[in-house]
Amino acid sequence: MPTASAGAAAASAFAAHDHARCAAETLAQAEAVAVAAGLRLTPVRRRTLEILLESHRALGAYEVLDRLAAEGFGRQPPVAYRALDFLVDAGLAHRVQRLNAFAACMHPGRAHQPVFLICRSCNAVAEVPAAAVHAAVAAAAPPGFAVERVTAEAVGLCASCRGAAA
Amino acid sequence: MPTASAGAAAASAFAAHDHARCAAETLAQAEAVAVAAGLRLTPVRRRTLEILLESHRALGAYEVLDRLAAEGFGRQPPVAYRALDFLVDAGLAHRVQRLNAFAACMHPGRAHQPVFLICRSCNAVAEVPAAAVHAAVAAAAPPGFAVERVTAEAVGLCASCRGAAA
DNA sequence: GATTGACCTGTTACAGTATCACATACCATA
DNA sequence: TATGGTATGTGATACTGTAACAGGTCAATC
Repeated sequence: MPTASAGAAAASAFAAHDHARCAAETLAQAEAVAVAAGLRLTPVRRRTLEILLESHRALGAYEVLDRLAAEGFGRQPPVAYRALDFLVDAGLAHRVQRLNAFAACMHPGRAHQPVFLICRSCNAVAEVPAAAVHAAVAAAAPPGFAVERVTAEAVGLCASCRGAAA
Repeated sequence: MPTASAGAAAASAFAAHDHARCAAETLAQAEAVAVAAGLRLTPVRRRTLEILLESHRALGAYEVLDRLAAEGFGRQPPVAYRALDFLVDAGLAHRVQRLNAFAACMHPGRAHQPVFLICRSCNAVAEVPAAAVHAAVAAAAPPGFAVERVTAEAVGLCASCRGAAA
């Protein structure tokens, strides 16, 4: 039941969890995916992914670039953009359109175009499975339109921020 | 039956139609909405909406700004952004995240958070009703997450561009 | 008529996001 | 070692968006 497990993983972005382990496991999965696909997870790319994995937030390209530059990698915008684009193309990260920012993919390897849930208070971003959403979009499109990719992002308040506000 | 009529209107963005009339009617509706809401459709704002209504494409803020400047309005970015933000807030235009661009709302006055269909060939943008999509997103979110706004955008090929490619 | 206050328009300056173009370095393999 | 593909570094530049402030317009009120 992929939906249930993905849902659990998604929920964890908004729940207390052992994040060090969460990040390490996801990184290990990403490495396996890269090897299997014959892609090279070079130092810049790997470090970029690690930076994204440090939190469940989406980071701007220049936020990533600052981190990379501080660690001795290049300090020009293309350094960050190339690494981020690679990760996105490889399915190891996602771009969050609404924030013009990037987040690590929390279950790499599985083909998926997730829906993103963005908490407007703590800025955490979670992925949830989106098959039903895509089906709804396809159903809403006029007959001749061929839907190829769907971007769906929701802004709201996560459980803990709601609790804090109340 | 709002769904059916909205669907027909959406389909028209990808279909041959009397666009002058389409734009004029939408502008008239927008004016009525603005009056009803006590909002002022000033010259800059009105002209901005007209520019968006000239096509079913989404225009970048600077594209709009160039047009405004050429017609004697201010030539600084805030001029365009303020007009566009006003139109979006008033429900007379929408922002298309994926393109960092703006499109006129084709059925102003009705509360709606539409799904956008973007043709990657001709760049036309259509709105389609999205109630089912929002429901699917809400259903996919973990229990504690309160969804407030949903952005859904689909990229694909419209019927006529598919025909042209074949 | 003068004053007030809300709103609108305009400007400067700048912050953040993204790409182009080119040079160089690395690495696998023949 | 020669070669070709891939990755990285660098500078420049384009595109997108916002903050802060000055002045103008207009209606309501004094």
